[in-house]
Parts: sequence; C-alpha cells; structure tokens
Amino acid sequence: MAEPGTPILVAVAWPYASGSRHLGHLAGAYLPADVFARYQRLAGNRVLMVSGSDVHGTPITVRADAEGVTPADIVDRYHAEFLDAWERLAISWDCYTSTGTDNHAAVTQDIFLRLLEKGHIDKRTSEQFYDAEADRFLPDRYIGGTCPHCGYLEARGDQCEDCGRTLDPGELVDPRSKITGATPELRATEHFYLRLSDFTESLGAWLDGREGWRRHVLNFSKGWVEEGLQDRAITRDLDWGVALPVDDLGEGKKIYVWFEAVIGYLSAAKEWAQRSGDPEAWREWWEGDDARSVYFIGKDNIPFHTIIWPAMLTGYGGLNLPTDVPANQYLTFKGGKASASRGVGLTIGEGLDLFEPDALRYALAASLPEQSDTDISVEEIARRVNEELVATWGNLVNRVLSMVNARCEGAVPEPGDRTADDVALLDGVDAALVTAGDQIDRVELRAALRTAMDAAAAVNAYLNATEPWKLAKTDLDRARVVLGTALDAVNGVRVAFGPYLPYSSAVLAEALGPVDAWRRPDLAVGRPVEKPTPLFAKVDVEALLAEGDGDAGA
RNA sequence: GGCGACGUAGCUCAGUUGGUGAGAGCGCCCGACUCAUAAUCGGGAGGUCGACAGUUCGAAUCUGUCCGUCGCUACCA
Repeated sequence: MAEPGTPILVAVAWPYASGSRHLGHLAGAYLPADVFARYQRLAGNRVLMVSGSDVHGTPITVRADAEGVTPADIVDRYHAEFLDAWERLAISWDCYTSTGTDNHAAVTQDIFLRLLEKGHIDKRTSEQFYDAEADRFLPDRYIGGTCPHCGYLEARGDQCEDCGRTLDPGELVDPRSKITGATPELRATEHFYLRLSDFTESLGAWLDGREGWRRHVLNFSKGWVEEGLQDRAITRDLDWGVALPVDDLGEGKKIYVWFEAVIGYLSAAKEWAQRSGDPEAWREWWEGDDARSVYFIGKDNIPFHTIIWPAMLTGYGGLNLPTDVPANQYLTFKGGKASASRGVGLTIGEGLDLFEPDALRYALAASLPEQSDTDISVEEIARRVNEELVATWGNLVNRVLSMVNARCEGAVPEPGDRTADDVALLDGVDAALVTAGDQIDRVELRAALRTAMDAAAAVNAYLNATEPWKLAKTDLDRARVVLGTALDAVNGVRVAFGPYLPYSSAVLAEALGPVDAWRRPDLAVGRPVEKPTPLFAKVDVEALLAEGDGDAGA
C-alpha cells in the first residue's frame, strides 16, 4: 500500500483515432484506470491520470485516402467521439489530450534529440519501394500485389487478407502502388533507428526485479528480451506525423507513431502542469523516488510499455520507469475477439445507447479480463445488471431507505443501543472497505467489486435476520436501531462501490452526504431521508435484443 | 513454422511459491420471509480440474506428449 499523499501516475492507453473503440478497449484500459484513479484519490494519494487520442500512423492515412478526406478529418471525427464517450462514462481524466499538439511534438523532439545525442538512435540506409509517379516512398500497406503463398490478387504489402500470412512487400508477385497503380521500384532511403539492442541487459535485469506484476505480462516481456531485442526504425516516409528535429533525412520523413505515441504519457503530464499554472509540477510524478506509475493497457500493447518505453526512458535518463503494467487480456464476444472494424461486439457508443453508464461500468468491471480472456454478450451484461447490481445493491439501498423513510420519521435515527450483532455488521463493512482498498491497490478490480457485493449481501442478510418490518409493530425503538444500523452499513458499502459507479454514487451523496475518504463516513443524525427512487433500472433483455441490431449484439 | 496464453460445476470465471474432504457469482431444486425494482435470506444437487504418461509421500497446481481454442510474429498500435 502506498503511503497517503503518494504521487501516482495513472497512465492509460492512447485510443487510436482511426475508428470507434469498443467495449473491449473500455474494459481493457479506460474503465480499470478510472476505478483505480478514483480509489487512489479517496485514499488520499496524488493522482495524475493522463491519456489522449493517438492521431498518427499509417492506418489513419489509409483510411483518409479511402474516404477521400484528410487524416486530420478522420482524427477530428474520432477524437470528438472519444471525448463524448468519456463524458458519458464519467472517466475522470486529469488530462485527456492528443498526440497532435505542439507540446507533444516538442516533448517528442526533445526525447529524440537526447537519445540521438547519447547514441541510442542512429541512421541507416535500407531499400524501400518507391512510387515514381507519385514521387514518394510507399509504406507496406500502400503496396498491393499477388500473394506468393495463396495466389490472392489483392494482398497487402504487410499481410495477405485471404490466407492471413504476414508478408514482406518484396515477396509480392507483381507488386503495384495503391496510389497510382504504378509498379514500384526499390530505392535506397535513410531512416533513424532506435538501438533497442543497447538495452537488452538493463531491461532484462529490470524485468527480473519486478514484483507483483501479472504473470502473463512478465512472461511475455521476458520472452521478448530473451529472443534478443532488435533495433527498430522510428521514422517513416510519410508526411503525417511528428516532424523530425533534424534535417539529415530531407523532406517527407516523419517520426513514426509507435515511437512517439508512448511519449504521450510524459507530454500529457507536462501539458497538465502548464495548465495547472506550475509548469514544473509534472516532475513530482516522473522524477520523485516515492512516485508510482501504473500503465493501464490491453495485452496487445505489452511490449511497447514493458520494453520499448522503458528503454526510451532509460536512455533519456532521470525519469521513472513503470511501477506496474497490469495489462488486461481480451474481452471476447461470444468467443471472438472484439473488433469494431469487423463488427464483432459493441462499440462504446453502442454500449452506452443500450445501458445506463453505471450499469455498463458494473457489468464490465465484474467481467474484467484480468487473468484470462473473458467472454461477454449483451445478455451477459443484462444478467449482471439485473441479477447482481439491481437485485443485490440497488434493491438493498431501496429497501433500507424506504424503511427508514417510513419508520424513522423520514430522518436518520439516533444509533441507540446497538447489539453485538449490530456492531458486527458495521465492523464487517469497515473490514470490507479495507479489503476492497487493498484489492484495488493491487489492481484486482474484479475481486474488489466482489468484496463490495458481498458486503451488500451481508446487509441484506442482516435485515432478513432482524426483520425490522416486524419489529416496527412490536418494538419500534429496536426497529429504529436496526434500521439506523442498516443505513450506516449502506453508508459504508457505498464507498466501496464508489469507484465503479460514479452516477449512482452521486445520487447517494445527495441522500447521505459526501464521501471524502476511503472509510465509512459519519452519518448525520436527523438528516432527512426521503422516499427513494430506484438507483438502477432493470434491463428488459427481450426488448434490448429486439431493438439492438442483431449482429452488433453478438 | 516460431513465441505466448488458455482449456476447472449448465454459463462466466477464481484458484500465491504443489499439501487439511476442489471454490465464487449466476442458473437450477427445496425452504423461510414479504420491508424492497416478483427483489431478499438459508439450505441443496451438480465437476474423474481437456487427454495420456511421468516427477513426488502427495498435483488442478511441476515435466513431456497429444487434442482443442485464441493471440502475437516486430511497417496495426
């Protein structure tokens, strides 16, 4: 556990602005990050939660060309869509920006120059396909041709979509430029390379020393290092991207997206600091010995965060490496990997159109793929909402507030003489908060949510055992002690649900008072308790499936 | 092909460094209750932990082989 006041950088995967993101991305990174950040703030730590839209890279230019618009048009469209989603989901960013800012370019160039200066970046010549008609070099994806393996005529330069094999453009039979149709020719071109091989030893030692990391993250990363790290080209023959801070290569070269996107974590922190009025404030998270940095990403991004980014930080010097990278596995939809482009699963927007935000957050948090891929469906989300969230927690709040309203003259009653059982209930709730807090701190978010749900179930059991509705007829004083105890228990359990359910938590804050720390708040005796309206609506599964378009719900 | 992961009750998943009779939620069956969104609470049935062969006093947990599913394979990020 971190000491209160610890600076914690909550670094969240940068959504790629090439298309809509889906519920798998939400469950993989944004939701767990938000839960973690909300908890750490309540625990008294200094959270800086950053991310932004990743706006560069070949897929975006490919899409722009296909639609006859500019890359900026594509990026603006999806950046706006992402912002809308975060708003609706109440993701609590401290800074959500994009890699398209001047600040990001400046930070990227600073890192590039430092690494160049220290010899971790060098220049090499290679042969690349060149389109003489268009007068430009062609990324692999801009080259088409016949697949040498299966004979498919429309294979891409990087992969044949028919047989699925990965390709080198040089392997294509009868290669053609996708821009002009011309036959491309090989020409020498110069590019900068990041010398990852410089870091094989230091990264290996660093990874060996990691404790508490998820096994699959560590295994995967160590495997990469053991295979031997290969130097990678960090520039491309593109005009869409961050400009090089040196002119050695001439026109038409840009820093490529995989190198600069991870720098966003640092540039966003600096942007936040500038906006906060103290431009140096970012150092607390990046240079402090006591600072933690936790990167929330999907497993497809592991090497970028456990190898490449740490290598860049090591080479740059003076900046903290990741404390933990609790990468999630995949959320699958009826067995298939979610993919917005292939129409598998729901986009975030579609999810929000079908479910209220807290309901969606609950169902996904209860299904987070923390250890292994987790399968989900619209029916499964609805089941989680109806059978768990509404039945156990929503109903508990409703029954307790209803009874307090009816039996305690519509106000929080005096605690009165509590029995050992009454005290035990509240002790159990307090213990659950400690347990859930530890679990969230270790990024075991499913387990922590289960802890909260178990605590709610314990309050339900307490009510069934004490039967205050009967007591109200025979011993009203005792009934009020019981109801006051149950209300206090709910008052504590809501804290545990808080990081997961911001909307309903805000409703409860109206009713019971604010939560300003990770503990059961004091209940003000005499505070009015009105007849409640349900916190969550039950989902009509039949109507949902009928109304949602059939395959989207897959 | 190479690398990595997974295969545990009907469903979705947990099971630290191998060790008291294998777990949870939901579903199902029985019972209690009726304050509450027909919600809640208690009890129960249900699994040869993918298959086979090993290591071990002892394996879901380690090793090997096989079957099945999936991801990655570095110009998708």
